[in-house]
Amino acid sequence: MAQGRSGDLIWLRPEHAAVGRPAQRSRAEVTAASVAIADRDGLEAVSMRRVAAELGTGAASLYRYVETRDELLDLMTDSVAAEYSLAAPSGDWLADLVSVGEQARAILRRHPWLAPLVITRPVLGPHGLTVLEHVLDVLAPHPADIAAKLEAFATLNAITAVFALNELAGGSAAQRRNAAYLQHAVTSGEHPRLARLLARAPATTADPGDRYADILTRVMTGLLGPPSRPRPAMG
Amino acid sequence: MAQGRSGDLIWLRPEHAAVGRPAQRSRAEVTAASVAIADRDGLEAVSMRRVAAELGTGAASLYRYVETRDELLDLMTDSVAAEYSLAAPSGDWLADLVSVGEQARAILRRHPWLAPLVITRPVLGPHGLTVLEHVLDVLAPHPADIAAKLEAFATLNAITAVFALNELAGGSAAQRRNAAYLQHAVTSGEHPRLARLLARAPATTADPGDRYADILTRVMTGLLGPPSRPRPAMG
DNA sequence: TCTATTCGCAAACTCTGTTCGCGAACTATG
DNA sequence: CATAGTTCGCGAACAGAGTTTGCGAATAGA
Repeated sequence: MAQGRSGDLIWLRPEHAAVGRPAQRSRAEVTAASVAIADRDGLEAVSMRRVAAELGTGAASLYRYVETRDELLDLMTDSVAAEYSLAAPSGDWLADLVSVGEQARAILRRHPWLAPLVITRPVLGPHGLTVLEHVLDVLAPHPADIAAKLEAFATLNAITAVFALNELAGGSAAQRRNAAYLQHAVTSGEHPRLARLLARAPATTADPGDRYADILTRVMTGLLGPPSRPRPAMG
Repeated sequence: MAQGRSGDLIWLRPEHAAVGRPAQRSRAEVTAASVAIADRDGLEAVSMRRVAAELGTGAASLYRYVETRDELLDLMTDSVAAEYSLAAPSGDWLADLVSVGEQARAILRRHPWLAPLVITRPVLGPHGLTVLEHVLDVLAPHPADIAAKLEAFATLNAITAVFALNELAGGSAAQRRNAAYLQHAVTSGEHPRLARLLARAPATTADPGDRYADILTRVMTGLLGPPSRPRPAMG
């Protein structure tokens, strides 16, 4: 009963006991196997039995490394946050923030299961902490108070995740259903106003890659003010 | 086998067959029961058996009204979109957009299960279509092209949902864990830089209610330009 | 009344996360 | 080297999930 937990935080909990039979696998190994399965077959394929099979063990064995499946998902989320490559602040905080955003977008594209996870269950692990530290470092010279900076970071993450979600859902069954219903509404003649509002459909859709940086730049500027002439926090 | 589907869209699929034994319940009734359960006990409590029990029927009966559980979730999502009260555009599109956002936030607070749903599986049903039409109506005088307006609407929804998610998760176990880990990182002395960046913690945290309108206003302004002097879509 | 069709739903199937219990394996001690 | 103490691996089992099947019951139209 006296399992070695430190306040129920897996990040502080010792991986293996110092005595007794040593474990055959590491927490990182279990995490990597889970990420591999999720990358290949999606998040719902990450079942305890499947992860165990990937490792060549029994399902119940995983509970020696993790208290619950949700905890395993937390490990997965934080592990891919190690894929950031964070350079020293350049002095242009807006450009540095956009760089963070674009790296986040790249990671989210690399791991299609990530976006729903980071939105619905935000996790702060060791690697996530490194990113947070970097962002605060980048914003250090900015006069806004800490709360505003944290809000800006949260907004950056939210916009990026939703943007990636829409990109990844491109052509999915759900998205095609929505488009089909919109098409029906416009075509059927029951929504003449909507049809008029959507009349001049753009012939050329802009490249999503460029749209993202533009949107993020505008939003961050709106939140923190133009980079050259920062505004005070209170009006 | 010849079930009356119209392109797999539940919004166009006839609720009941014209012949044969009539159904005892309506699709709206099933949806309302599901929403009631979710409001009371959360989304994971919305199981087919539980919804059936709430209606006093058997679990398998629900499949006469819905093809799958996900479809039931779509019905739930669209049904609460009926709670908007959309007035005619006032002429101030920014104010009208903020009004839509605050109503969305109110709905999200009223139904704590909604936020994860609308983010991870965006659904366009009849009521959602009404909201979309309203937003396009509000933005009709704005010179931006349609794609930019749709992006602005998507961003509005994303920010609002994430904001509501954070509000609703206030004091949750997961959030307390994150705070505890951050506390540990700052206290333990292993992250002196992070500790310094977080040094001057604000003594007074602003009211989230006011923060939301402020953030949304800034973001929408950043995306669509200041309301009095709109900017062209391309630079 | 008879036929065609749909509805309601108990039962079963597969899959899920999780717990229990015990033999096996290892460390530390005497 | 033996023995005690502890942990690990994991087969088996449990509760609950979504969904399918099959059939008796109910209704509309002829």
